[in-house]
Amino acid sequence: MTRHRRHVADAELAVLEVLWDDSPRTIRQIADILYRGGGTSEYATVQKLLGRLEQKGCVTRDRSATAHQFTPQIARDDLIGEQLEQVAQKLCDGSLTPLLMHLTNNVRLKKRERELLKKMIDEAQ
Amino acid sequence: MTRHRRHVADAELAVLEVLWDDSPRTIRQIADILYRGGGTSEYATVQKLLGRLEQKGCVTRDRSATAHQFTPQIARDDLIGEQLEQVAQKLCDGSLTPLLMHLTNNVRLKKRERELLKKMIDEAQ
DNA sequence: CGAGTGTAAGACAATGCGTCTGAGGGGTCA
DNA sequence: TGACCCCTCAGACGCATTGTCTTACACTCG
Repeated sequence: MTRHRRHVADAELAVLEVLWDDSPRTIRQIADILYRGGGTSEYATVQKLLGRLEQKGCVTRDRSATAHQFTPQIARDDLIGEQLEQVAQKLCDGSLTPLLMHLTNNVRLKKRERELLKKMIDEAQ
Repeated sequence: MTRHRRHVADAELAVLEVLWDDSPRTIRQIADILYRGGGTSEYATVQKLLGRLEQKGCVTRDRSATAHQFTPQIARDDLIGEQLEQVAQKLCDGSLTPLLMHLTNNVRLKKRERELLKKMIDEAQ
């Protein structure tokens, strides 16, 4: 698989967010959303970002129409997973368990969330 | 206070690991561990890394002796927390709960760990 | 003195990121 | 046909970060 050595930068993430909201979309549509009334240069910026995202396997490009259509290839949750994986790799010898422990110790939960969480723990085998 | 906009780079982290293992330590001691038989340039590298870590508030420097003594100012768990915070900021609108949910869904736990986890959830108010 | 060991400051190349420019293809319409 | 517009593609650019290394200088101890 495409492994986790892909860093999605901030501007790239902004593009992904737009695609998560609705897709497929063209460069112009995305540029109009990210830079309201964007001109040529902003358009080119989005184009470059999409190119980099495509290289990383984060979006796919449909070239059949004149204006290419872009679709996200990973979900926000995938990205969360990769980031957590990287943190674990860097700080916990690759194990995710310490992260889990840290969070349960430090996140304030409502009673309802706590119950849900315990249920999830039991159900995940 | 010392903010969470500090990125601890890989080589810096390696220095921190040495200090976590035992401290205080001098530049030479650290250089000897990280680059076995390191010469002048490796020494200077460690020195630069320690300087940057000091600026970020990750280590403190005791200047009383000729060779400065360095002590870590943050623990591994602090760093884990900051990284998780950053992931949450970037991908979950700042909330850590989605990370917690993701991990409980995706980490395989032994039965003993599962019980421990549920206990921790109950005890953290 | 001179060798050894420190600190301090900054040069350096490589990389990543965000932006922007310019060249070209190919439609449409007076 | 030619002016215009929208598109793609390739690459330059400035800036910040990272890891490494060089140089200059101070102190100490034989």
